[in-house]
Amino acid sequence: MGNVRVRFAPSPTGYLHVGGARTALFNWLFARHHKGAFILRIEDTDRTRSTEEAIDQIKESLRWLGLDWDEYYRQTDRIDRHRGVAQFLLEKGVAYESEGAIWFRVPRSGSTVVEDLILGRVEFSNSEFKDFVILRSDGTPTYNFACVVDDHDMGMTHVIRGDEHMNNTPKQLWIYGALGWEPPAFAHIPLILGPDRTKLSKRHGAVSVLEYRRRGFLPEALVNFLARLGWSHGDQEIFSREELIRYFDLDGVGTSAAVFDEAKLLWLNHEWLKRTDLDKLADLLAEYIVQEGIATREEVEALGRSRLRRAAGLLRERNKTLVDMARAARFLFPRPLPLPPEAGEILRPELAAPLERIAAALEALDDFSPETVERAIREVLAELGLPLKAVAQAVRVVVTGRTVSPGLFDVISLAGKENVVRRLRTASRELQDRVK
RNA sequence: GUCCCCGUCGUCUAGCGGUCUAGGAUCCCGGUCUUUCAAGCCGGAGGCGGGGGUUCGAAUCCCCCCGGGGACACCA
Repeated sequence: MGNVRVRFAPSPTGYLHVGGARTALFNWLFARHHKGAFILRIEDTDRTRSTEEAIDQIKESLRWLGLDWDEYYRQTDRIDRHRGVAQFLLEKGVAYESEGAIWFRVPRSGSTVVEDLILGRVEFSNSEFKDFVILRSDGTPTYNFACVVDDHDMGMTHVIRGDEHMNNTPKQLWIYGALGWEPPAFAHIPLILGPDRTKLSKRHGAVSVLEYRRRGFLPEALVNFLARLGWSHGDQEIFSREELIRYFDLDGVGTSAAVFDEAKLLWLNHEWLKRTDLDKLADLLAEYIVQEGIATREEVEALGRSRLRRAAGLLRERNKTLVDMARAARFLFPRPLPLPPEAGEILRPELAAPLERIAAALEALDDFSPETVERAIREVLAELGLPLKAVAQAVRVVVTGRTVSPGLFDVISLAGKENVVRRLRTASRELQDRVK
């Protein structure tokens, strides 16, 4: 298919939500797959509801998702053209003026057939439609009209959009017909539903693309997830951007609406965390540590590149989002750790001495690698005649402030000698005091 | 209400007349490993909405019903 040209045409009345993002993604993938052009067109003809902030947010969302556009337009910049075409329709007699607005005259009888690339042949009875406004009394064009003029002028070959636009298609077809223009091919993709099976919207909770970024999702994961909502390629679940471009086409798009299941998104995010380049992940982790208020940027920098990298590598094994990773990274910083409620049970008074012995042994180490740490601790334990199990959870909770963490020796090594020894001594002292 | 679309495990889906006692993924439940929790591995539960046809044969084709969703603006 040569010279494919498609567009994403959001109205800037709010943030970009995941449904819109999926439409943008399908268009983008289609364009990239066919080596065509992906156009971003802001449909801001409703001046009372459109905002600059929304436009910025939409662009930022698309950029974050990696959906780059080849051309950019603003519908309001083309208003003279819209008026001119409306005037032409008026003169031609297919449109008429009433109460200041220009209306399109709908055929009173017959039917209109849409040959949809996904849905197949869909027939509408013309009598179902009423005349509709193409130019408002304030002189601005309405959606169905501006859309047609722009899609034609911009040379769109395919219109890939949400199912909810299906019954706008006959109206647009009539306008193409009245103007003697060749309409593009239409492809209506199924909707994304919330858990209650109604069209996904803000009342379903987090639906803004940028909200997913804030919550610590990777764009790779969201793109992968969105692509699989309504599209498939055999049994494959995990797709890189390159694979999506290679495999995506309209024949893989399904016909039934899909429920947005966050549990699966979380799984995919975890998968992508595990696949992300460690240096890149370390940078991201640093950002989220600051975002979550775990530590300041200066404190993160003081940590050093290699520790941050190591932390990212360990933390991604058992956390599904960057936010969770950041929160689990608190123990890296030389701040007092709030202990979990279970700590009271884990830190038994008789552990005071072993904790002090371990602290002393660790303090004496020059090398603080996980291997050295392990050797030192096992040595102490052997002298004490205690199994590792007897102290593991206590040490873990004291060093990390959590009952769940990466491997004990890894975590000790990563926390650094100073932090570890101080925390063990403090805990040991408190346990002793409790006995008295 | 009218028009349009849709209907395979809870969810995302494979399936495009026989290879389906319906496959994968997620979620859930066991087991294994173990310093915790994950991950990994092993195992389990869970579905073709219903009824008629067509056919030697239907999850796959047709019809009806039921169910769900979407659209019915001088919003997009």
